[in-house]
Amino acid sequence: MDYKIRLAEVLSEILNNSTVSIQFLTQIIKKAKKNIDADFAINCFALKKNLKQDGLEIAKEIHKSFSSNFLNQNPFIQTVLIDGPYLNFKFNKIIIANEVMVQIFKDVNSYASSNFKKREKPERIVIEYPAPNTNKPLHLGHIRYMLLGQTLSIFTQCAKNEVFQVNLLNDRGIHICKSMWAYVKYGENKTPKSENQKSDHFVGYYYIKFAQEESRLKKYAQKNINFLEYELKKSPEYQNIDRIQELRKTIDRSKYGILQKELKDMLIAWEEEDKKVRNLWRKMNDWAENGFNQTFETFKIHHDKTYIESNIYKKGKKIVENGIKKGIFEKLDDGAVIINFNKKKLPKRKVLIRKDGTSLYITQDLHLAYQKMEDFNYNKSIYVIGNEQDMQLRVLFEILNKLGMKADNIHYSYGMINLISGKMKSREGTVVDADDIVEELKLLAMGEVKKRYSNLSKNEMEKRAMVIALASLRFFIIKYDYSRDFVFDPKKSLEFEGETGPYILYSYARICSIFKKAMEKNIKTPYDPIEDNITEILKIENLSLLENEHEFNLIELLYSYPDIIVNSVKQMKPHVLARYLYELAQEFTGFYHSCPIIKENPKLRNLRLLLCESIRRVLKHGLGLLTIDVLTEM
RNA sequence: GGAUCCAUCACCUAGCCUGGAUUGGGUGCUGGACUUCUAAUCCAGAUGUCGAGGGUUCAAAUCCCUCUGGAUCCA
Repeated sequence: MDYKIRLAEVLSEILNNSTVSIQFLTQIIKKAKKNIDADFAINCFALKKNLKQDGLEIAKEIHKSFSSNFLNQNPFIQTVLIDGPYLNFKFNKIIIANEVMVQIFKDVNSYASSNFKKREKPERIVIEYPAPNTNKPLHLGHIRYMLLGQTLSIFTQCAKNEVFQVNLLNDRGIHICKSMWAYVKYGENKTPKSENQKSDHFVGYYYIKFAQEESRLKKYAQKNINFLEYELKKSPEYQNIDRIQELRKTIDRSKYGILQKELKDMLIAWEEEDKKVRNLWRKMNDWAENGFNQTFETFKIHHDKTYIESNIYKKGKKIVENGIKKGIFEKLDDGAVIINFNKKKLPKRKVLIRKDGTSLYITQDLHLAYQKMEDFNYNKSIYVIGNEQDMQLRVLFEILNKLGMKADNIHYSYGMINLISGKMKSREGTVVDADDIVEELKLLAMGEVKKRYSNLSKNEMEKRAMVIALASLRFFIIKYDYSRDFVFDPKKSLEFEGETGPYILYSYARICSIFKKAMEKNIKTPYDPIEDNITEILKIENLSLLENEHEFNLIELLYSYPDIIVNSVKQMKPHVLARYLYELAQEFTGFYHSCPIIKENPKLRNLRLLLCESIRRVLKHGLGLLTIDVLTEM
């Protein structure tokens, strides 16, 4: 089925040279450029070193070997053309069309994963995402985070590995106290219900409230803060200690200082398990979590397990003690525990336990890694985390490595989403809220649906609008390389035209529409479900009716699907699949415009219907991997 | 002070790992196509010394070095 390999075999036979392996040939056989009328090509200069001959000469010789006799023996090769050092191979689309479509009709699923090499034991892979803080609702950054994590999970399954999706709720710490503080001050016992607000948004409201209050009070203390910073920046011998203390006291006495003190006290009360504080904390965290779960539901995200920071944040100490015993970590005289590195790309040292005995994030992360191991016995762990944390994870992985953990750790380091105004900051209100953007897109989609189908029930309209909105958002996020930062411009990003999810859905709906029209005209849809019909249609003499450029391109695209899947999945690059699906939809639309189907004679009509159905199945399958739903009408 | 990542048409982006033929899409712009399977569409046109300089190579957007500019992290 893999014609590239078969071509490599043929070439190897021709060359009959031990220094040129089939594997090497497969590597240098490249897809021909779009503007060249061929499927695959090799540049014979690539063989120069092995054959110790000029590239142009090699090309001529190989070309000569493709006598008509030889081509007859290998009917899948239609033509071999020479162009300087290039040999351009054109495959017989009819043979390919037959094989490809038969397989797609048999089972798209197994067709899609047909190019994976078989492994004996599936891997066990843990994927962690999106680890939100419980003091504010999810935003666009989390959406990227969620969609990448989710898609990776599906990809993992597609490659026949076992996946375990886990989440981590960051539910403690000073930042969590912020929304609590504001609720105590302004909450007046209001609840999400009483305010008719989504519960995580309700919590987020108080987080912003705090930030506003803080920045307002900070203004009054700013002068003194500036002085203090100036004084601290001086080198030690010039610092005026009395002045520093005086400034600190002044700041502490200001309203800003009092606020900071109250916040700290709250955290201490939390640590000491003060009932009042803990109750409030539990209440607000539940609100946040419930809200998250609703958003997860919208995006169809399910976790196998959710770890809670407040349950584990103290637990890393055992690991640290073990590390000290093994001599991997070092306990300093002041009580702090550190690890020293002497590797490039790593800091010189990292503190694991502060001198006051409190642990840091890294301590907790170490524990979590072992906890996951206990829970899932994984051999690979993927951390879907933004690229701003590259260093932290490098450190974490190095420590795990030194501790002797036998598993692959992968930082799936995705890029940040920024706004035109700069970074998204919840506390300044410059965020694109996850729920809001879905709502906004839905509204836009609703308008479009109404324009076309004004007599639909409201329920149906909303259903369609939601599918379109989510397709648009998902495709928009996934079509970019995950590692790149990008700027989100709401005006430009929320389009349904061009390189978008709705474009693909539209092509899909058009295929469905063709079938619908065919049924209305009592034309039997040939593929359903009698397979005998298919083989009849796919007979060579019928297939030779294919002659349009679009048809050939489509067959080629369908043929390359398993390859795309392997590339996309193995490299963990969902955008490769996303762009392929767009290309397929685009090619289909070109075909749609230039080739009529229903009014064609039955033989060609059936063939084209079959082609359409193949495209439809692949589109649906591919979109499914990206968790994008389809519509039969839009 | 130390480290990592990035730079491609007016704008966004793919290609870079694994070097190969005039870089591929999209938006926007100009013009054209709805009595024919849905115009959320299609067709045509203009726009690129792939940040700058050097090196490796028969061949560099792609690999290496330097510089400039931007993002991030650590101290």
